Amino acid sequence: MSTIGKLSAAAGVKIPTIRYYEQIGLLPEAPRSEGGQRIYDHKALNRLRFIRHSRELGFPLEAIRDLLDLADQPQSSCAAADGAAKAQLAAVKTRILRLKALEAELERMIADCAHGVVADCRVIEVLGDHSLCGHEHHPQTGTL
Amino acid sequence: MSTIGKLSAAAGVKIPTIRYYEQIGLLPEAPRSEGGQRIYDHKALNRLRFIRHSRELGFPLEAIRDLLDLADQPQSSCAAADGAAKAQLAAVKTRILRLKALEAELERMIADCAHGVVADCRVIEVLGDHSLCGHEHHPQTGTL
DNA sequence: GCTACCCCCTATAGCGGCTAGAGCTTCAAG
DNA sequence: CTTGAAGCTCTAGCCGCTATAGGGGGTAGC
Repeated sequence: MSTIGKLSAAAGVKIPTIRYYEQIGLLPEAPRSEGGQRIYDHKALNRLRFIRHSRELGFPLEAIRDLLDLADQPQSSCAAADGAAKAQLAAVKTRILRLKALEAELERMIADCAHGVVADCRVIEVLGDHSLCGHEHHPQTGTL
Repeated sequence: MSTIGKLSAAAGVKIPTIRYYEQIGLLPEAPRSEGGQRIYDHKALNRLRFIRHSRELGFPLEAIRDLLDLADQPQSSCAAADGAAKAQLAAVKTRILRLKALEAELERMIADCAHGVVADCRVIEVLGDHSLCGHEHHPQTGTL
């Protein structure tokens, strides 16, 4: 029984984002008032909160789509939801490890900075020569 | 004295990415052979390696542009490079903290999973109700 | 010389996940 | 009945690439 603005405030999701979710089919098409404005009920709010919380946990929208499908079928096994959560956990752990390596290297670079001119700058030097950094990097892949 | 393919292999950066970097002005326009193919020298390789390493450390392209400008002026102070590295380090630390919170919550969700049907699934339940998760989230902002 | 083949070229469109803006209509309060 | 906030659609843009289509260049063997 509420407009998109109220829904936005209640769920903590911006208005254009809500319309975007509808556009890509993550939210069902909302019923409209006579004048064409979207009308939402409590179910829509729950669904949007589910999406928001999942996004905050780093799930990609496609994974959320699958989770929503699962949630819509309460009789099915929760193994798939469990699996999605485990996959997400593994992804998060990987990103933490990668970021910690970056953190260590950045700290080393900064600690070695002589605070002189660029010609002697350890930061610039290390960035230009991978062999100085002392460990392997892997190409960027993920988000978050 | 090498083609884009060799440069790509030597620097570990894909060919379309190299052309993209040239397009956005991160690499200078490469001289061309008679037939119009790009020709690269050792300086180009160094510059590309610098970019790659910086990207691996999570610097956005705009920050890399600034770092390259600095590296091109070896007489200037390295304070700016130091500052960029510190900003990047702070960003990395923030992301690590956020990801650790996510990790903890995902682990709790998964541990609580009853392995039954979706109707009783803790994973789905927690995703749908933020109040069950026991801490604050913040909206997604960063990459990596 | 000629062919076969791989490499290179440009240009355009698409990815995820939104966000911003223009220019209009609808709704609720006073 | 008027005003102004809040809604609507549509299009384009963000980052950092990646993919595809449809062509031309360069070289090694015959």
